[in-house]
Amino acid sequence: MQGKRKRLADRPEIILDAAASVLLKGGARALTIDAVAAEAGLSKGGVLHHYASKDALIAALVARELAQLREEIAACAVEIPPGPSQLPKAMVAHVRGHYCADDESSRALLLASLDSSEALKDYRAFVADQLGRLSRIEGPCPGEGSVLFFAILGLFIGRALGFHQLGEAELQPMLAALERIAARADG
Amino acid sequence: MQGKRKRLADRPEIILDAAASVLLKGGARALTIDAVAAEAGLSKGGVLHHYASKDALIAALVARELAQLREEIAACAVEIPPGPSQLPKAMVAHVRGHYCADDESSRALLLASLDSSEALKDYRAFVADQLGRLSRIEGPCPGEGSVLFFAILGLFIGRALGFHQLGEAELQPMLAALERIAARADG
DNA sequence: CGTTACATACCGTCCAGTCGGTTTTTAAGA
DNA sequence: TCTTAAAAACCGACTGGACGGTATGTAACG
Repeated sequence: MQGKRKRLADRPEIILDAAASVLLKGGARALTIDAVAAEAGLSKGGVLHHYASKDALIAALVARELAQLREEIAACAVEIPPGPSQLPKAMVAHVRGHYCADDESSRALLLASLDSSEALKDYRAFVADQLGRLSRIEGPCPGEGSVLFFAILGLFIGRALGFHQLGEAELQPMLAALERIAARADG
Repeated sequence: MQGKRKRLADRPEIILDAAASVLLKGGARALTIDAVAAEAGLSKGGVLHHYASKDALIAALVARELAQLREEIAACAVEIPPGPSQLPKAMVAHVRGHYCADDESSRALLLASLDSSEALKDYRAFVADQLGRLSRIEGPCPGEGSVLFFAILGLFIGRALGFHQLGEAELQPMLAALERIAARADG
């Protein structure tokens, strides 16, 4: 007895999905409350009933996508033995598993954060944290942790901004190279 | 006899400088024609007299910054012996020489292109070209050309978006690692 | 009957682009 | 050198649309 038909899914989630969809279709400029409302199948007032402002909507979207990203990376990490190379290997594994598949999430995450200084803070904190962990690695090849991090950052951000779009064939050699780098972290 | 005193500099260049300045101070959202006009010391009508639309202004700014970037990289390349490693080495040298100094240009370039689909095309073409050259390198370590490219892309774009800000001390080991990668291109 | 979940109409602001007019520069003629 | 007319550069008020947010109404549910 999950209700009549309004309980099919909670609106807040539907609205976030709609916002992500609008972002993916039209970029950051297209993200208006009206557009989100239309995509979600309700009115502007309806959207603003759940999210008090556009900024709040963006912040919620960024928070959701960021949480998902953290979970994905953590899930990759548990399959790798602990050690200095665990995090870099997990990040490469995450790219391998999600770059071609989850096009949407990562793009929406970045595009959303571009329009809200508040949401950007969360994203920035996440990026700084990851960079800090990787750059601290002091294996036989110092600096390669940072190289790995920025290569992945460039891969995702560049695509999100429409600079490039790698296919499997072009991605494969690069991932292999990143894996060699990650393996070196153990010394 | 280089003219009276209005020929000190042509307005179009002054306007582009003003636009870049506005972008660096307030981000993409602050880039309005009025703001550019105020920064350049003239009125909105004056700006629109030289650039027919905001999009044209952005396109001109991106074109200028992109041309400068190409020149800088080319200048780095002439000091390096020809061969497979010439371009990767030149790009790393460019980062070494300009990352800390030319903060402004690269940031303005990116921020500007985000607000104009037309200007984004030029930027995209440049990125695709560079990536194509580097990924084609088939040394003993395939894929490392792409790694180098994306690491530099992430370094610049990430900073332009405010995700990080590396100092000399953090940059140095990474550059050394990139140089090792570049050297490997010769086989 | 109160609360939640919307819809509709509306307001204020911001901003790109227009337009008619004014000033400055340039160039040519006397 | 002075005059003058055309051209280029520039100003500032205005317009129209887009968009964030508010206010008010209303239908369903418990």
